[in-house]
Amino acid sequence: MATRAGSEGRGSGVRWDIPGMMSLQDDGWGGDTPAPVPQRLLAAATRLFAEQGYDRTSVQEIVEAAGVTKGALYHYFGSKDDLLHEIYGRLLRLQQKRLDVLAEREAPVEERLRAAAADVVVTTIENLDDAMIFFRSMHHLSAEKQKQVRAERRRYHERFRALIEEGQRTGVFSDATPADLVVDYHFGSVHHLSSWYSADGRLTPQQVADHLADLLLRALRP
Amino acid sequence: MATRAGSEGRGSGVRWDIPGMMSLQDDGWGGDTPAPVPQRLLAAATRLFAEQGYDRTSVQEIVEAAGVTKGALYHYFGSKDDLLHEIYGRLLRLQQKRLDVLAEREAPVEERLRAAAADVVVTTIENLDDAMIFFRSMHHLSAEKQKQVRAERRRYHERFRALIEEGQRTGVFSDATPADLVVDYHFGSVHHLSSWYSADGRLTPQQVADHLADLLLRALRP
DNA sequence: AACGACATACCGACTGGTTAGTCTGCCGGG
DNA sequence: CCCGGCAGACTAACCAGTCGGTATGTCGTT
Repeated sequence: MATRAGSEGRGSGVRWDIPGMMSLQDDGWGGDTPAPVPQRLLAAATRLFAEQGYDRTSVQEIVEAAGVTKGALYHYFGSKDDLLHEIYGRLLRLQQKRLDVLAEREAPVEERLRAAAADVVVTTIENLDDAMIFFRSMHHLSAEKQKQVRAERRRYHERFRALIEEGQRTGVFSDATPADLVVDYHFGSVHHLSSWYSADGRLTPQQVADHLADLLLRALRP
Repeated sequence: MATRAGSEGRGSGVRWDIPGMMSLQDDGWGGDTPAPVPQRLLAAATRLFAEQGYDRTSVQEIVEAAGVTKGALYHYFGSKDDLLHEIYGRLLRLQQKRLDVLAEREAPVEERLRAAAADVVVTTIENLDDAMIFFRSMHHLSAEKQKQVRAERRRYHERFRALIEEGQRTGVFSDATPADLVVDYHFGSVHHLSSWYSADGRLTPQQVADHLADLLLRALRP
């Protein structure tokens, strides 16, 4: 008798493919052709989840905002849960890819860390809705999907931590603080961005990013 | 019709008084006398909100966990909303009071800031459930109560920021980064604690607090 | 070129279940 | 005897997901 649902078992439930990775902001459909239905649904869900939260947003609201009906939503997504999961996935894939590129550059470790620390701030601010949903609504995911997201997130943190440890080994950074704690310190402030950053503020995303990266690097001075 | 409710209008809706400010952890009822109903309700709500989130916790679950019925809950609280608001209030009042004491001590500003930065970490970890609810569920509050909470939070941040600005004026701290950004940086990591700190970890709350305070102070070195 | 067979994309009424909050009334102590 | 403190049935919503149905498109065959 109703073990608190949990969508179906098999597969991710998403029945469509992304042609190529795009920027989240525009879905690659800046022209006059209306965006395809799956993207419209994701965009509507993202906005509504960020505004009202996951639980307080009904599927009906989402499909109305996207200009379709429930039939369309459940044609492309297995459940409301899947929408959330896909929103996470987009942001995670984007940030992971960017970090991979930055971490492998030919440059002193302090430059690579500074670039990575600033980049995650900029991409977070540029996708503030996704970030807000991420840290506010992750616990609404089914246990299984939560595990998956956490695993991806861990990979990301580990990559970041490796940079710090490299600097600590080579003596460029102080090793007074364990590297994983430094990572959590930085990402804490990143996740928190959606609570205080507002576009109207006097600082551009890049300026905020530079400041936060600077704080991190200064904290790590030997 | 139905402007999305919003509890009643008048008053805070809470119909009971706290005898004296206690520690949140035990409600001052460690003995064998059962705790009074309002406290039992708050304790049950705190645990359940932290475990399952606000929206996914029914008032039926709360009253069952507290060993009473809905009649009791709505006798003491105006709405489910009020429970959340009261949980915030407890933590905010506690931290504000501690900060006030620390900030007014006779000591160099770097010592006062270090003590304040570490203290908020310790009290956050010691009330991790409340903290998690705070940063995860604040947006579930009615607009009016949200404004009130934000105002109290702002007061707290301003007091903290004043310490940083004092140090920057007197040249003890670097002023490379605007003080309010430094505050958000630090409190970002504090709010984030509930996402990663687990009691089983190898670091005690005090050790974590010392590390995080150290990172802040190191970042502020001139 | 016309046709049938099958698939994709979507519609929208409906179901079974859940929920916050109300209300009437009981009960025991002052 | 009266009132605070509480019980618990009840109401009026609301909502995720289902399902049968329709329109449009494609492809192989004749």
